[in-house]
Amino acid sequence: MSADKLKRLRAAGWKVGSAEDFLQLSDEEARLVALKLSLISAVKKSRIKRKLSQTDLAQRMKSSQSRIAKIEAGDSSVSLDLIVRALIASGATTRDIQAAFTSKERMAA
Amino acid sequence: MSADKLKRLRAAGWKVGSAEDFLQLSDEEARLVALKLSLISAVKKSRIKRKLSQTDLAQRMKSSQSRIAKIEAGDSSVSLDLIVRALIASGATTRDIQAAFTSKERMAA
DNA sequence: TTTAAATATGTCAATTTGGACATATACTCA
DNA sequence: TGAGTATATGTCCAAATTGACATATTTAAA
Repeated sequence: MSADKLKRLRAAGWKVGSAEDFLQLSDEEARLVALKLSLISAVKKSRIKRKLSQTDLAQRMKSSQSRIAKIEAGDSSVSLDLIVRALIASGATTRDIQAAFTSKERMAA
Repeated sequence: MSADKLKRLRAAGWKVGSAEDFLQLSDEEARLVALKLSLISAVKKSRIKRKLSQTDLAQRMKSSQSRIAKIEAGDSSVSLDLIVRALIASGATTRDIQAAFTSKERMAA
């Protein structure tokens, strides 16, 4: 099916997408979610390791305690950017990031 | 980081008024920017390697060609989430992503 | 227990981000 | 050269994200 036709169908209100598209997207989405989860757990681990309260970390990165709580709770309103900012601000090294990513991704996959 | 790269960052809308200002950015911010740049270069590399046009990649991840162009141009309106989605959709392996997460700035665009 | 600190949850206005689109520029190749 | 394809840039508006705040719940120590 051509991109043009797809565009016209979508304009007409159809939810066009093949099963392949769906499966492909969910796999990619799953990989992104897995990555987020592993980084999230790294944030908490790093924060605790440095004996920082959520409020401490929030101040370091100019955010708020409730945001940090949401990061660690895996709230859907939290972006990957914020997670990585928190990870960096918590004192995690580049190696820490890689380590967390590697081990968790292996388990998720 | 080279003056040339700073120039490109500024042209792309990053908040880096001068080289001095940039050097005074917190270490956290600098690390996040470096990480994004690294992932961005991985996206383009992966896309080219698989012989995908920007339009192809856009369709795979249900985005638009202009978004892909902005990702690769390091536009400031592009989030880390989108960069990673593009990286995954481009067919990058877990190892590719891990490498990009870790490497500092080996491969420039 | 009581109290205080830490963490969790819900809401919301302001800001950021993203897809779509138009259009401009660049790159091939005949 | 010109046509076709790929990439870049600017804009718009809707959707997603965020800090801040109030408040609830949990945890820790006395």
